[in-house]
Amino acid sequence: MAETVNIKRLAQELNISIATVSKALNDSHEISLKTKNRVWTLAKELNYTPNPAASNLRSNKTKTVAVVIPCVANNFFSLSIMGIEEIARQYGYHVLIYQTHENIEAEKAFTNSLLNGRVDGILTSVSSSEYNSEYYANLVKKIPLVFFDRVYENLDAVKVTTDDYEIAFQATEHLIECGCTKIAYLFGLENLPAGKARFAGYLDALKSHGLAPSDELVIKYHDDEEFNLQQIKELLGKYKPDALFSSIEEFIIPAYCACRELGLQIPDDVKVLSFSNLSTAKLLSPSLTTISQPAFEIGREAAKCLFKILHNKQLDDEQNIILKSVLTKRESTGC
Amino acid sequence: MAETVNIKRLAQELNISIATVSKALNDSHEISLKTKNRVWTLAKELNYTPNPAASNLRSNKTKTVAVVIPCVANNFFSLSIMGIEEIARQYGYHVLIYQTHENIEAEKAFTNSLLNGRVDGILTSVSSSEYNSEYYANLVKKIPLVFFDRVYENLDAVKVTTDDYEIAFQATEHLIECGCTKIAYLFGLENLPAGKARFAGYLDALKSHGLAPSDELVIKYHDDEEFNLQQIKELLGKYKPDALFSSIEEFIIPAYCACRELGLQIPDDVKVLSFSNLSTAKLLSPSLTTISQPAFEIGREAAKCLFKILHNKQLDDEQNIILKSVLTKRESTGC
DNA sequence: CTGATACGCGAAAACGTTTACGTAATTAAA
DNA sequence: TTTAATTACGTAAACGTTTTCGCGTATCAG
Repeated sequence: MAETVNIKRLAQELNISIATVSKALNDSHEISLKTKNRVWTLAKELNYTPNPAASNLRSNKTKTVAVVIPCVANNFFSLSIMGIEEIARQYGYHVLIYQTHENIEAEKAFTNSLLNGRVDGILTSVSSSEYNSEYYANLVKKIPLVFFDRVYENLDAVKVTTDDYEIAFQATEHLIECGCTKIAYLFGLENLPAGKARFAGYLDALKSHGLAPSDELVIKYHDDEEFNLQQIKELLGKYKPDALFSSIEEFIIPAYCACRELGLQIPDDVKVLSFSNLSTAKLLSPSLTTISQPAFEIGREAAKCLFKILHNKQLDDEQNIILKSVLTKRESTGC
Repeated sequence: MAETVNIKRLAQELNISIATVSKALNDSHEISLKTKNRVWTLAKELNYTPNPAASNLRSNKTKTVAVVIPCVANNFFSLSIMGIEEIARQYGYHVLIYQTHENIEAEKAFTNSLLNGRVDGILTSVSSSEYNSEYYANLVKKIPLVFFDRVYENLDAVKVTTDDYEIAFQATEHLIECGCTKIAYLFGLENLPAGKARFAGYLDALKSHGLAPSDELVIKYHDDEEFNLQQIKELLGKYKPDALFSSIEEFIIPAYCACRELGLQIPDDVKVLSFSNLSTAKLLSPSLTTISQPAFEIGREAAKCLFKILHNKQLDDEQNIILKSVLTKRESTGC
């Protein structure tokens, strides 16, 4: 118990060399089954587990990956992590978590600190505050990295995303079909491809139905609850849109609150629809029409890709994996 | 760039020994300021970062902690992780995540795999499937460990919890004051101190107001959505309680759905109240009266304790830190 | 019977740090 | 002036693995 049990100890007790023990533990073909069994049983008996630091140092493999994301306390990201963790478990990998809080400097600091062999690879969903592709262009040369959801384009790296443009288009059409002609857009992730694609889908849907987009009907997300609420109230009061298309989950609460405070009925006075992974969307008052991304699957898929890369397996075909979101129509768009 | 930059490289370029470089980097008093500055500037210039594996191996410190929890995709736990991560960042620690999915065997396997020097300490919220204190009694002797929320009692370890008994008592009284006399209890975490305390608070509140508890009004959580829904529907149909006290967030959706399917109006026909960290509680239909635990602070507090232990600092006084939950009265208890 | 081949294992180096100890030069105390 | 203490640095061992290389023995084909 007090004695630390390492490979040397096993070797002594079995009267064989530490090289043989090491090889036996790694199931090397150089070792006879008889010897392997002796080693395995003693290892189990003494509860031996290899020292990760020593192993990492020698082999340059850590069996660890890092997940760098804006925030854990977010339905999308916590589901993604869950997916990542599930796959990591299957592959016997460990998972480190880093939160950037949308701060690109923190993001760089974290990823830089991971380049010295702390992890074998990185899974990341980048922060929305800035779009600095130079940094990542260099980074992807130095370490296996997979982007998910919030990605940098045109880089030599795998990206797992969703059909943002198409689903936003489809959702906008849904609002139009419900009779809306003045659809406001609550703009999030404006610096990122995902945010731009969602907005483009919205705009194109408007155009294809002969509706003119208007800057007045677009407001942008700020990291300030009160500010967002006021923005939406002003939007609703001043320009009287008949629908709110929220491109990120963070707008849901202020949107609902704004309507309540102004005495606007959802969906009669204004219809509401949002990108969201909220499990209680159907319990809201009224229940909320959502575009939900397959967060769990995104995490799984991203992790699978990373492990394929780490094991030098051929990636099936493309570097761009695109999963489908689903539009769930509920009372808030009422039709 | 191709050349890996390590301590040896720095030593060569500066024409000093690697020992001197190492000491300089660690700001040892043995090294002159002049030499330190030479080392520091070159280190920065070459973007040197120490190899963690080598450092861990030699020093037996990993600057890493593990968080072992049932599930990431849960409002309480994701907030806790956020708190933990924040403190870990301040102390320069890394955070590993492990999900047990309420499986005690997985839990043991994970924690065992952490005993070989992979981490300096563990933060855990144990699984509810079983209460096996022998295992943890041994574990806490082997590695610094802090429990949060879901704890093992009577062990020599720090525990960060909330005032489960008191807040459950208070919440039950609230229902009674709203005129309820037949309060059903949706029982979760029954094997754990937290679950037992909540239930005890409920029972004692009933008794102190002259209400008789009834087994018929208590149902237990199962890991099966449909089953829970049916259970609640049966409870509502058969025994006509005038309130549902849900001791865990997972009962909210089935409780609301059951009421809707049976045509029962909340709060007129039945009042509902739940432990929950749901951010959208106020947007539900009707808005939900909640007991919310300070999840973020719990994470912060637990992490702080662990780091104090790791730095051999005296823990202020007690091993039991108890934070206050808050009862937020909303429409679902309507009074 | 000889040479080649495979098998099973051990010796030792290597991974990049940290640290106990030694040493020379300088400074302070006696 | 001698001795002790301090300063600034170097040597080398150690942490626990993995892996290359080599060696002896057994097996087998010719």
